[in-house]
Amino acid sequence: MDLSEALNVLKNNGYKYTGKREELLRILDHEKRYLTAKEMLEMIQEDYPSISFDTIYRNLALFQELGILEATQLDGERMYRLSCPTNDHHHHLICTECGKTKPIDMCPMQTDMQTPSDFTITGHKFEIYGYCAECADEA
Amino acid sequence: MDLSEALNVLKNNGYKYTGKREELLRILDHEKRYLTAKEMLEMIQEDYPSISFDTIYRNLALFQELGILEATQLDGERMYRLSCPTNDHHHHLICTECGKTKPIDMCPMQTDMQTPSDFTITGHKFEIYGYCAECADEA
DNA sequence: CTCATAAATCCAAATCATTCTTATTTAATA
DNA sequence: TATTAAATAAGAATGATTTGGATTTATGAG
Repeated sequence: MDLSEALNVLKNNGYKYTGKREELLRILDHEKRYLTAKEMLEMIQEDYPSISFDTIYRNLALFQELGILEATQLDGERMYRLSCPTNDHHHHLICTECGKTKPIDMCPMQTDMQTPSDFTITGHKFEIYGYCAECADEA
Repeated sequence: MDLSEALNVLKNNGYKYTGKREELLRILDHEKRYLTAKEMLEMIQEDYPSISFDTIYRNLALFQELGILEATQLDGERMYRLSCPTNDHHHHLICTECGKTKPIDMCPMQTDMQTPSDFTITGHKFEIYGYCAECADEA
């Protein structure tokens, strides 16, 4: 997913175009890594100094609903990134320092793992954490 | 891990015995499922109406340090359960309704998955979510 | 182009989980 | 029994996120 695709999704679903939305998506498109709401706020404030937190949160929730974003929770904080180019189900290695990701092809649910029959599965989470090359260098 | 083992760990590491600590451990031992700090507070308050949140959190942090507890984060909330009988590395199916768990033998890290060499791995998370038999019935 | 309207935004207060500070109490033990 | 470090209470502080009410704005009709 890239900026123009994301903007199209908005338009096709009847949502309004606003400079702030575009800027938020532009940032996500440019960074291509997991960001916190706060990081995004600070970036957007360069162009829109008066933007409020709740605009960020409202839009992030909307984008998530529309499948524009992937979200996760790192250490209690929600983080968001633009959906990966492939919309297929996948997992990530995540740099806990900068939020950068690498896709993992393997999904543990596709292995021949036996799961109890008396348990209704609704979802799963598989993430690998660590440091990307750049962040490892700094440490 | 059970109540008396947990109390031993405390004693062996030179921590004091208090009724609140025992009660907290007793609850964890009795429930054998993931609980939030709030749930535990409410349960303990039956015996110790004046207990404060901070006692819960402080002790949970201590217990975690001592390996008495396993913790996870569900939907932004930290949850804790007494360590499973086997201390071996394992994962869980978790009932998102009541916190009940079932161990998963398989660990995705042990598969022949290729991970990028330029990424220093420090940890991983694999959890399967859903409803246990009892909670599925109620829905 | 102008207007009406619903959607988007702002602002500030509320909420919720968690942590911190300080004073007080208590378990362990000499 | 007295000493002392550890544990607790109480409540304020923090930080992320949400909500409510008032205001602004994008959009589409006329």
